[in-house]
Amino acid sequence: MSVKLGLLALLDEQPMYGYQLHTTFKERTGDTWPLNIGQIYTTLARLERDGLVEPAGDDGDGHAIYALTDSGRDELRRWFATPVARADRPRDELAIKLAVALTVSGVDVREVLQTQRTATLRDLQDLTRQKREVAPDDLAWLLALDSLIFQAEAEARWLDSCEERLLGSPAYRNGVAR
Amino acid sequence: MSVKLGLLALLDEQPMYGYQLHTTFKERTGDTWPLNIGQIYTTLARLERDGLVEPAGDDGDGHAIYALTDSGRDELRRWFATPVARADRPRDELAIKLAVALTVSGVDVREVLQTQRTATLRDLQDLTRQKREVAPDDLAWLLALDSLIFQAEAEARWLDSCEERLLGSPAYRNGVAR
DNA sequence: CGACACATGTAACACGTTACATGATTTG
DNA sequence: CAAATCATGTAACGTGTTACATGTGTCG
Repeated sequence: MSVKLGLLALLDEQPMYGYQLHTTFKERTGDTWPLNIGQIYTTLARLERDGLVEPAGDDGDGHAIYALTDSGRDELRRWFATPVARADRPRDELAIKLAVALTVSGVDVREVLQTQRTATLRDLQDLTRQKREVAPDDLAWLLALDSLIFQAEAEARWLDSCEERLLGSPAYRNGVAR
Repeated sequence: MSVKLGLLALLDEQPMYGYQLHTTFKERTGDTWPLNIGQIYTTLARLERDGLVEPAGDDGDGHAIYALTDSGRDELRRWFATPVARADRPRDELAIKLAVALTVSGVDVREVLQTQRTATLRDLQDLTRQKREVAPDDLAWLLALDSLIFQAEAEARWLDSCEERLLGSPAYRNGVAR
């Protein structure tokens, strides 16, 4: 839903055409989650199908401008008024991976943990460096980076706590579960 | 990919039939991310299509047992050997929401922040309570809960940092962006 | 002229998700 | 017997994603 509603929000600010939406979305989210230009057009088509946006003529340059419908504005208002619930979020691949890694044979859980931690800490360094390099007035990007940083930190902490918890498990001490 | 690979991992432990996979997956992930039973069968069909699992006769009770193929074991090994990358993860709906909320008219960013924080803190309490109630030997569930808790804490921290950052923005002080 | 940015779109697929159909078996 | 649990599946849809086709305009 992120892409759909994100585009909706940008169109609320100002009616735009596809290419422009792509540029704007990239600016606003700091290019953290790259968005294929093709997806703009597929998403716009679906939004129009659902009556949330409508073609609003062209801007004199032949661009296919889209604008929100009333229904689209409603949807957007509802989005902003409703918190993102934990249940709404996609399954956490890492959590599932570790949960099952504990119980399958032939998997070295220590190895999995360590590989992940290395990657996570590298990400954390990278993100911190990026944050130093961002223009300090680029609010949107700063917030996006902060979000990723806090998440990576939480992940590192969680990996540590997993390690600790597992120290009590004999299979783990042997390097291989079961 | 979480469901696909999760089921693959469970089948590596032991060939099983669909219903059994459902039960086991629920146990292992602590029912945190409920999995519709139907999805087991659609996923199994796709795994078979891709040559990662194969029917392995029945267990004498007429159950449709599935087992990993060599290719499936490869896939699984690769999964465990490769860290989950930040780029692999789905877009963060909350981050996108706040990033765009800053720039659209008629949205009270304070309100959005506050609504989210309330929800996040409630989640945090809930998760903490759940954690107290879990059997202390239920490792998988404990880990899953911890993961959610760390994430919720990170989210709360991030929301605070957003608030702070925005204190510098005049539009924010007026309650409405733009 | 050739490369590159601008601009629009489509066909096809992956994965997740669920509502529904269907029937066997168990148990209060 | 009725309700619940066990068990298997399918049709259909939503969102995300990308490779590809296609064309215009601009600039070195």
